[in-house]
Amino acid sequence: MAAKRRYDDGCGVALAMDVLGERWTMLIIRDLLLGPQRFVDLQAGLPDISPNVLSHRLRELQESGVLQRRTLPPPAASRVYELTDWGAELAPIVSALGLWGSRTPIMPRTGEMRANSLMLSLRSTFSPSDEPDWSANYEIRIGADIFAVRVISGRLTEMARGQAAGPADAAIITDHKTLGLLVNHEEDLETSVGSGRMTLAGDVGAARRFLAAVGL
DNA sequence: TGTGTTGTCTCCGCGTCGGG
DNA sequence: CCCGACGCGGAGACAACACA
Repeated sequence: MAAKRRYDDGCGVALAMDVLGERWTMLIIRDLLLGPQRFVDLQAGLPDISPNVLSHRLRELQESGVLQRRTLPPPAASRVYELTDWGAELAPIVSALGLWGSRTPIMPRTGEMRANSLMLSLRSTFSPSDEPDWSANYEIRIGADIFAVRVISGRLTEMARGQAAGPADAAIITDHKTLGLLVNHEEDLETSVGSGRMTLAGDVGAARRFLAAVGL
């Protein structure tokens, strides 16, 4: 592969684009914001990326210090990619970029949002509450994908792929399309639940409270 | 040792850009 | 406008590794 193009500009924006400006790079980072992923997991989340391009991007991001590769302990013993502390600082930037992109005036919204994207949409559109009594652990299931979310005193403090360490107070079980409609305010919660495409379990009030706090 | 998984390498086509 | 250089990305082959 040829040498990477650089802007040769001391401006922070140009330096950031030297690191992040290649095709697929931001989407790889987006998918890693919710936790470590294996090479095949990243491929599954980005089905149009070829293995060599993914391999190349991962290596570039490792060399840039954005992510690191780690080998899981046995019996898994597989290698996963995860953001470094510096790479994880991109979380609010990616969220802001997602919000900005969702308001694009010229490009039609095409393609189905995947689980990772939906969860990041929930995070970026979450409206913090001043309710000091609102603290809850949530389990969100989007098809086969499971995510753990924690709200403490009305603030969304954690969102990660996989089941939470402790028991969840409420569970939200749905599919990609339904959650996408809800996030985009193209369907209300009552319709989603009434149609059976969304199930709320455990503390239903807490689940409703969470869903009322998200969306564009 | 065979098989599946994970990741890399090589080759090639296509698009872009700059010089003549 | 033409042509060559260069960069990007995809397909397929291949290597390294883990595990049964």
